[in-house]
Amino acid sequence: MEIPSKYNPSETEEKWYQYWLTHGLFHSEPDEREPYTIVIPPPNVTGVLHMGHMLNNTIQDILIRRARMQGKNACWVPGTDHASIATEARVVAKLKDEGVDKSKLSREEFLAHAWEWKEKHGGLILEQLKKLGASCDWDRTAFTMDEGYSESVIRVFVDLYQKGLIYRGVRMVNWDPQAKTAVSDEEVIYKELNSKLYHVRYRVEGEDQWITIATTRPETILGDTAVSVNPKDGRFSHLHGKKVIVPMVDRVVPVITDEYVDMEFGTGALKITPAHDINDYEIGIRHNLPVIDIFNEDGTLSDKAEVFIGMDRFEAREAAVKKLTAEGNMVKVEDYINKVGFSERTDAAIEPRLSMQWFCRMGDMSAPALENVMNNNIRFHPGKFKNTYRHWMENIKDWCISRQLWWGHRIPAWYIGEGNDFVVAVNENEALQLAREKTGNAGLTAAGLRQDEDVLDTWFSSWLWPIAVFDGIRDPANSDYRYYYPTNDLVTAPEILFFWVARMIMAGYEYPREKPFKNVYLTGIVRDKVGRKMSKSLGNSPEPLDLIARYGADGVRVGMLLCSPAGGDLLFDESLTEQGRNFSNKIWNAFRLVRSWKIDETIGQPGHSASAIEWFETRLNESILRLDRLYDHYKLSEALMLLYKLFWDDFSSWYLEIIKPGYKKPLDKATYESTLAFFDSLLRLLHPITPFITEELWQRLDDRKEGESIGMALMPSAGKVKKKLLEDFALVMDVVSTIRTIRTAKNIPNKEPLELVVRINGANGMPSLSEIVVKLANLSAISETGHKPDNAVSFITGTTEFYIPMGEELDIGSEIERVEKELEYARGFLATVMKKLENESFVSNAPEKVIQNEMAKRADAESRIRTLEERLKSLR
RNA sequence: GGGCUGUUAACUCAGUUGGUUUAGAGUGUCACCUUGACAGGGUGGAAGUCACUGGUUCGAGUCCAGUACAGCCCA
Repeated sequence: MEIPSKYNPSETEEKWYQYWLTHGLFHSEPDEREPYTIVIPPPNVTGVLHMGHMLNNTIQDILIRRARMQGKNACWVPGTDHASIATEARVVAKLKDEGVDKSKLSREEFLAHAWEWKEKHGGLILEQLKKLGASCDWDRTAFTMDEGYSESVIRVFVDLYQKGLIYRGVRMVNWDPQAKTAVSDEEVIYKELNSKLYHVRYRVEGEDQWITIATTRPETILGDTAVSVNPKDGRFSHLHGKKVIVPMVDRVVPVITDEYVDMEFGTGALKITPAHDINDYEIGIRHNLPVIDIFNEDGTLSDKAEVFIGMDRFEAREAAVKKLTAEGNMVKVEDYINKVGFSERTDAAIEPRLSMQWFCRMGDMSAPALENVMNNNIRFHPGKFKNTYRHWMENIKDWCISRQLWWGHRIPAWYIGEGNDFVVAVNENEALQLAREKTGNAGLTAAGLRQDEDVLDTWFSSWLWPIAVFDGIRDPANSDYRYYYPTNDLVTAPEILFFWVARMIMAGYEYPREKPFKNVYLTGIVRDKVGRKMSKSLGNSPEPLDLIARYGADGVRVGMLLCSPAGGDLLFDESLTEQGRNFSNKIWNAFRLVRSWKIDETIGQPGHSASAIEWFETRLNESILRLDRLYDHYKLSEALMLLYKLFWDDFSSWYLEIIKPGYKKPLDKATYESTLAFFDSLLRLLHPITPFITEELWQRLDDRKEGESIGMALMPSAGKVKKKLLEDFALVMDVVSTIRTIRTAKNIPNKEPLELVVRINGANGMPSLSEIVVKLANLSAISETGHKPDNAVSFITGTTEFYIPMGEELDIGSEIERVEKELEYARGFLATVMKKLENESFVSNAPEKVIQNEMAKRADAESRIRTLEERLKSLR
């Protein structure tokens, strides 16, 4: 059967993925083998595959496939995250398009819509991962709002509450007025904005003097309850103890003194709005100031503001500026650059807002989580992230875990009657029991309880991911959990080191009292060629599925890996995927070549083939050892490069070229069989990185039984490495390359055979692999001589001198030039060696080994120089 | 403002506890080749003040300090 000269990935990928699924090759059940587990960082149900997922999941798939081929019981658990804010926003928007307002729906009705949306779109991203070749155990697909998972989340909440680690409190939170919910500190993105600094004067009560403050938010003047100055600031000492009148609302507020006030900033006088600024809030507490919250939850002004009621906060700012100006209280407006927080989810400007929220205490939980990372019980790759992690863990603040949303895990707290008294329980029945006990009212019914309206932060469920996917919260004794936990590797982005990784570690030490994973591999951010983060909104990201269609999943996987040092950002360019595709094509064509040979069992094995087999075997062994080390250190792009060169250079350019029979000539059987065995090993080594083409060729390499797969074959293990053989072969490569260079320089076609003369010089002689040189350099003969032949081009490899007789054609002038150039280099090199050896302190201080080495370098260089000098003399 | 990284060829990166040939790879680039696996190919070149300035050392891309620039995290 004719094999096409170009590899067509789309034809094979679909076929093999189906084959793998049909035969259940990715499914894992506990058994006696060593487990190897990865839990996927669950993508949002709202998500579609982007380049970050491609990278992240390629890496996970490489790790899991390799583990499977090492005979481990590999289990990669896939799943998705319910993503409260993002999903709710998506569903609200969809309903709005359909003319339905969320506020007109009951909680139950809204959730029905949300679930419908989730069922329809939520699995999309997992389907896309299959195109990439991801070998997840799909039977174990999890979702953070599955019934059992939800129950785990609720139980953890109740447990932490009972331990006193969850509490309710009024706090200044980051309020997202668009999503109408609090978001955590980590979900706020600070951006630099060109804004204005307004200088506004407040009249001192009962006097004809004024104090001027500076603010970027004049609308918040409506909520002012004091003006503060630094007690050391002499400019204002005459105002201490006086009262001033807040413009626009004519509220009388005190002038207070507080060290917090920066005398250098603005006018040195600070307006205090405890409800709308975290620092003001703290000053307010110190000075017992009233709190006036002038905003509604959607960012419009409330009746507390007295003016501009119902107006949006940004319109109110303009209105305030106008009014202040009209009333003559606007002293000055300057341009000012400040940083403003925006919601990561909705991009709305964050409004600091006081509200009643649920918090999780972090202090005690962070201690073991920090310790076990610092002592490498959990390893970060690359290790530099330990510093960042430590810095965060040492300055950790309590975690605001409530969100004013419906989509998510509803907080299991029930308020009794109309008051603020509450009980926390895993369900309504238990809550009722508790409430009866608490109130002493045995007649209390469920109707007398109201469950908290809010849901939990999404991370409060995903921090349980490695535990809850194995049902380890509800049933810690179950066999899956005991077998698969702790997991081995977590592959994720540094962006969510705190959101997610740190919290999973805390949950691990709080519940099973054991780390959730042994290694954390942090990938870089995928950026475009000019360094911008790739995003759909910027439009600088290629469509992943489109890339797969054009370059093949294997090509894309190679492309991703080529530019991904661990932890470093990667500058992705489509040319890398092209390189990946070319690599697939190279493998494909090497296979075509091997398959094209006719085998003749009657012919013997040529010496050069026998030598090549011996060499490649040892080269393969050496590569396997190096590969293991690279994988152990999570240097995946280097592992790829090693395999790339092993296949392309060593196997294709050297090995296959040596054993290749002449045109239309057959190959001997022994060489053929060794070659097939090498091919098989190479395919297995490559399989974790390029699963599809390796399966395709492995299946073609031999008759395989139905259900057999390269993915279940064992990785080749390293045999003995013959170092001397590798050295000898390196010399052969050098000789062959030099002869090729000479051919190019002298314009001698490859077809024209040359003669090679080796100068016998003591122990030096042609290495044992001369037959290979004859074949690759197309020599008519190799002969040995004790003297220099005439009319010959010469070169030195190692310390051996070689000649190629040129007959009449030798161009003496260019030959002299060439030798002189080499001589110059050799002398320069000798000089650097001598500089060391002539340095007395070097000789007396350096270790013996280093000195020996320098001496050997000197001897080599001197011998080369002598040879070159002689050569030059004979040419002249 | 605080903290953490990084700066090696045109580009993307390696460079193990300081010493293995006056620094390596892949890509790109240049020249030549190419009916015989693969032009998505082959062969061979060129290309670097290891950001800068000092210091430690017999010896520094590697260790230390400072400077510049870039990036990330936190406020």
